[in-house]
Amino acid sequence: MGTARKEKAEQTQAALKDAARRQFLERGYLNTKITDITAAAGRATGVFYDHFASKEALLQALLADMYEQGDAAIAAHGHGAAGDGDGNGEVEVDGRDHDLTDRAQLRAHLAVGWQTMSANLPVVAALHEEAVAAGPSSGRAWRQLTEGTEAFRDHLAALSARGHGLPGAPELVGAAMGAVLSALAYALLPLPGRPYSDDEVLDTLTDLLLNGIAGPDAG
Amino acid sequence: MGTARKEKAEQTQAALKDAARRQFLERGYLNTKITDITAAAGRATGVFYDHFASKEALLQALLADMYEQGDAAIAAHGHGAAGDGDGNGEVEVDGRDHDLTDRAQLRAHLAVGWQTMSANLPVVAALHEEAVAAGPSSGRAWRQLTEGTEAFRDHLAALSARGHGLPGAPELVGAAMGAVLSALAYALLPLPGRPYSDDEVLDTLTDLLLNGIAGPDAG
DNA sequence: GTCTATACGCGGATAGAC
DNA sequence: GTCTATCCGCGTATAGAC
Repeated sequence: MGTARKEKAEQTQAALKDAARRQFLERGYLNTKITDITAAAGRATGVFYDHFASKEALLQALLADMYEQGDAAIAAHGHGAAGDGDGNGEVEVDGRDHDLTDRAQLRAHLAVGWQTMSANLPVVAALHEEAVAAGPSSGRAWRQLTEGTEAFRDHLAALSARGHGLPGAPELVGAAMGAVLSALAYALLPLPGRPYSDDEVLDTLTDLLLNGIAGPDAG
Repeated sequence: MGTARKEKAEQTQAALKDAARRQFLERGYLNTKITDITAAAGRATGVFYDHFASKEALLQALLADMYEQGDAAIAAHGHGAAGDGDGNGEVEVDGRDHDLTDRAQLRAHLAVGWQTMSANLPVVAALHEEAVAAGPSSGRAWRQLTEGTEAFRDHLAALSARGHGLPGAPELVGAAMGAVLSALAYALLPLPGRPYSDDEVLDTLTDLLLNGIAGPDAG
């Protein structure tokens, strides 16, 4: 049991992180001032800098926390990291692993991404705001899209290698899939009275991405 | 011909708007300071306020310009406004108007949206930044998504009314379609060395949204 | 109509007491 | 370790000369 000083410091740091998450969600990351965080944590302004060098550094710390608990949750299971657009838990249904043309597996993949974002909405949303604030020409939007969808891309590439025709380049299709997922998450999850349930969204996305608007009997 | 004073004022205003568009694209809307705009326009700082009340007001003016030239371009043609996610020109191919299950028509709809965004990237991107800066809980992301995809939603609803099965609620599916379109536009269009051509992106999106990753012979 | 000069407020960041 | 008090830089917005 670490005594007094260190313990209290960790307590304060946790309070700051917690307050930050709340503020990021309510006011938005960009609009949140250092003083908003310290005030919400019930501490004085100056304390912030005893724990974090800047608001960006704090966000990185929150991101690290998210990975840590994400990795812990995955641990013994499948592959992949708990990234933005994907990050998978256990997803094996029948013979072929990670076959995205199998409805159950596709849905499972989407669900993991959705749940990750749902559980870490303040951090995910903050990262999104940060990327947008970097401006269009920074290229961060595209980078974020491609980095967050490695799993999709890999599975699609495998599919393609197996001879399955895709709508386009695996990277591009994967980015498109990640884009819908994260755009809808960012738009819907924070809403007060949610118009669509998680299941409804996931079912819709699964069917749309699997068979398109034409539906299963297109050929 | 308006004499001297008025003419010069319009010239200055145009210079400010033009400089703003350039700056918004390069630095991003949020990062652009009033002084960046006036400097890029080769004018003094103070002039800005003789023409616009604020940066937000300027953006609204740019948006109005966009609509104006958009409406002019459409004019005698089809329906719809030149909004974010859609806004259509002429799209009739065979019997059924606006049948999104027809590949050519779907592609045409997507193309109009893509081209609108391409042609007005600084404004569209700025609006996006503004919406994101409003924070997650503002609900602006969802509003923007639904408002920008009225055309999609209506066409999907019509399809549904005709007895065609959809992946989900027309509003939700339409939002998803608009989301991919604008997310990819925002991510790809500003890139210096574009990895994918317009046609490549449009073909991929068309096939993905029409038949999904399973492809046409799914049944 | 446009310029230069300046005042104002806000938020980030630090110093030093407790 | 945490607090109070304060400084400083930046960007907005205005006032008044030209």
